[in-house]
Amino acid sequence: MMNKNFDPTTFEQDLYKRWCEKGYFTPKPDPDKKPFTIVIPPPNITGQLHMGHALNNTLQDVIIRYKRMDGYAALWLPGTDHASIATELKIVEQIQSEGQTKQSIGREAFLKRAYAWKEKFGGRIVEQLKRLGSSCDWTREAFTMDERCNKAVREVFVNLYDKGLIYRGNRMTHWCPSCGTAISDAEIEYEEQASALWHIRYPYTDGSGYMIVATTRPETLLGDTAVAVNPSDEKYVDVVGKTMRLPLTDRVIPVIADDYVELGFGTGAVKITPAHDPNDFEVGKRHNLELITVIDDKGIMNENAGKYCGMTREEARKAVVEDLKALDLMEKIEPYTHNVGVCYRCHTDIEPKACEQWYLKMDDLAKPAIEVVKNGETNFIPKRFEKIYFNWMENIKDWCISRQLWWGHRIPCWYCDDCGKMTVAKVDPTECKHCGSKNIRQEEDVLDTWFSSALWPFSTLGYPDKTEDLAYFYPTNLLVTAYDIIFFWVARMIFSGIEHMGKTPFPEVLIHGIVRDSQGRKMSKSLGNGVDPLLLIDKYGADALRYSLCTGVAPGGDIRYSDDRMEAGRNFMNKLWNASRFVALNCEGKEIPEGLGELNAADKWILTKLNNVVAEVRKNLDKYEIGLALAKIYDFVWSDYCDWYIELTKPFLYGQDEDKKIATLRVLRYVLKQILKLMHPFVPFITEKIWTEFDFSETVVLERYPVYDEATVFDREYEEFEEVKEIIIKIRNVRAQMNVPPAKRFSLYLLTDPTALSDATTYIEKLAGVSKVSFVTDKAQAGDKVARAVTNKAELFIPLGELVDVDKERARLNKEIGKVTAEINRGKGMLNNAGFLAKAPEALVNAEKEKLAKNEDLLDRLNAQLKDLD
RNA sequence: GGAAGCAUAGCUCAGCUGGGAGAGCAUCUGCCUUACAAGCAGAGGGUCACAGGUUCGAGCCCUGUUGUUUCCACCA
Repeated sequence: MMNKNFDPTTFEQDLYKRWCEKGYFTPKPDPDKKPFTIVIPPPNITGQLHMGHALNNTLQDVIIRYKRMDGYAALWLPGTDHASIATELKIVEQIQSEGQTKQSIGREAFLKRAYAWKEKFGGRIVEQLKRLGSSCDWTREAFTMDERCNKAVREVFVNLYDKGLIYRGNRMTHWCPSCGTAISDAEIEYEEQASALWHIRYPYTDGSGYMIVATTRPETLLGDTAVAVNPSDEKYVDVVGKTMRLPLTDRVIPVIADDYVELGFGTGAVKITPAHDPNDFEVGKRHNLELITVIDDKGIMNENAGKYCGMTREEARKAVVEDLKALDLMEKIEPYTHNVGVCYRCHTDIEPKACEQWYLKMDDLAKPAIEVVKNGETNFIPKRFEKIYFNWMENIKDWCISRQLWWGHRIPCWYCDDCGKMTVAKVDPTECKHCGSKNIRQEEDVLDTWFSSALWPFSTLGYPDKTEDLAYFYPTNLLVTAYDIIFFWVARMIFSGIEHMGKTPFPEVLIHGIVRDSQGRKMSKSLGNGVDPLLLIDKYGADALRYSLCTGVAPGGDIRYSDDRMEAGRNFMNKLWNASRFVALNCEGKEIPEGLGELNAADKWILTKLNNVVAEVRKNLDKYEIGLALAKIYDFVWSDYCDWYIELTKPFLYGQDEDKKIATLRVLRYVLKQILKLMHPFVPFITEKIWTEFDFSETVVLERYPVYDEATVFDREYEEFEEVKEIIIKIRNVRAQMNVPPAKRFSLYLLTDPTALSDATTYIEKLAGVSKVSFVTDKAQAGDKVARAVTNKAELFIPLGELVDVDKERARLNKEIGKVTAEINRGKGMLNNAGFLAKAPEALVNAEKEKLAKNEDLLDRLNAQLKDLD
């Protein structure tokens, strides 16, 4: 027997364990079934489940559970990402707390610790995904640095290298002084910072005064090797070619002319620091300027910075400014706000740096990746994200894939100390392939984390081996992700899939938004406004959390967290729990045959409604309109099944007729069963719990998702019953308005055709508190002192004696008359419009005509009743 | 500088291919009715940002305006 109180904490975890033990989530390649595959966006091993994960995984789970129930070999392939930078930082921190450094313990010991860390903490997020109910196939769980993925990375790297798509190059890269590594274009974020524009005087060597140069980075002055002006700038036409003394140093630098300098901005003169600015680097190349590095890899001024050596960038800036002021070389300081590039991991200011890095050539990879989206082989949902994708792909630059870190895939390249050439190989070489020397050493750098994630849709399925899984499950069917990693991940998976598998990795990409706090702000650690989904699961249950994340969510849209949503979810679960308990209590001790028996009016009504909901929910789910689907289910379960149908069954359940009782229970139970199946993808725990309480079958997880069933659609009875509902609502309305005490029962006279309302009297008596329903053929039979109401097919008279308030009656009737009149006017307006009659679809015109006739009839009767009051 | 989204009830948001404005929460009234007070019944509340246009018909399509959020680029 079901517990009286709904308490999700008592059963969720046990159910999940059982699902896994039974292998429900582990599909086999099956030629008789169609595959449906989703690969999880692998969370970082350093990660803890946050609301973003919860949303992302809930959506995936809804879809994969639906597909599984719909007969697909549904595979949701889970795994984790080694998260190169994030993990390395954690390990470094740990080592430092023990008074050691990365270098002091060495690479091997470091990696040992990193693996140990992964073993210890990497499973945390996996356990958290399980708490959420994610129906992943854990037997196939992958890790971006497991044997399979390593092999794939190696294969791909070497293939790309052999094709000439991977190369080593010396150029400007983005350097994060805090992380101590190069990062890619995608890993930079821009932050608006309030700073200043310093106007500095650079004296000419010939003593003819000075030139004013504006900069946002005075500390890089120490690395200046020229000052540039626009060649057509009349202001400076005479000074090009002159030299100047670089302040604070002994160096002499030239004034050069270059188109890069924009006319009219600042002073028209730009200091050129080729070693510390990407644009200056290009200018320097054009003019053969020397590269003078003054800031080292840690962001500290080096020996080239003279007396500033040893200072941080920030300290040097202050000192340089003070010294310039002291020398009277500071013309002015303007407040200036501008965007500064920062590291997306640690938010440290990026230091542009010229150095050797590995790059992936993007031109040839981007083209087909653009093509598959253009021609519809891969579709973004919603479509507008394709524009963002194109914009990025069309302007893409070569991808810097090397990182100066230890935790990651070490680049499979060996340098020969004898001939100086490189050997790149799938199997670790023992000698240089060019000269045969044994004097080789492996590249120190590792690959960008995203290099391995880019291979995720096929590396996890066995690539490069030709496995059964790879043949059956690739390409995958759907990718579900937030819009913030379209560039990092989705784009790179697409070109990788095409390049290495010859096929786009997925035909559909479902993009969702991010979870914001109740005020609409992004949840972040620094704001401290994050909500811990695990605490919510403890408090409200995983199903309530899932409900709150699915409800009202449109593709691509953000959602805002609020406790109200959680409560709404919890309340809905409670409602389902109690409705099920109602059915269970009434079924107790009775033999109830499977399927349906004889059906009465209410039964036919709820079954018809159920079918309509089933059809619509399927339609929505097929389009991944999860929020819409859930809203329809919610409405059906709460309003139709609980508020109406359960109430309608009570007269029979509490009556004396055993046959009717059993027939009713069969419908109650049948519809409940369909509801559990319908809801299961959204709220798997509670539905499975109830399912097994009823012992419907071993599990609801593998049940067939409900289908529209013509045999249980009864359109005529449905319409009839809607009329009965209307009568009941009208009576309740009268009751409330006349302040009739709830316990007070009264008789009702109905002027209508009784044959059109089967079983109506029973329902009306029970649901509207009516003692006796009498059908009359003339309103005079109802007597005086009656409250009255009108429906489409009936007129209602309720003898309430002294309770009848004629003024209120009149007001209510007038209000209805107002509404109906407005409707009539609207209908007439349309039907008197020649354009409408000529151009609107015929069905619509006829429907409007019917409505008008109905409303005019209604109006007549309302007016007649109003007249009776006088 | 370029692009996109959003603007609907007091609040948070739905509204699918144009055809009678919806939900949840909040508010008001009455109810512990033997599944559920995490509930039941009833009620109030909207010029669908503004201005034009297309159409027989616009919350929905087009143009512009305002406000707002986000993405991309980044010139010292």
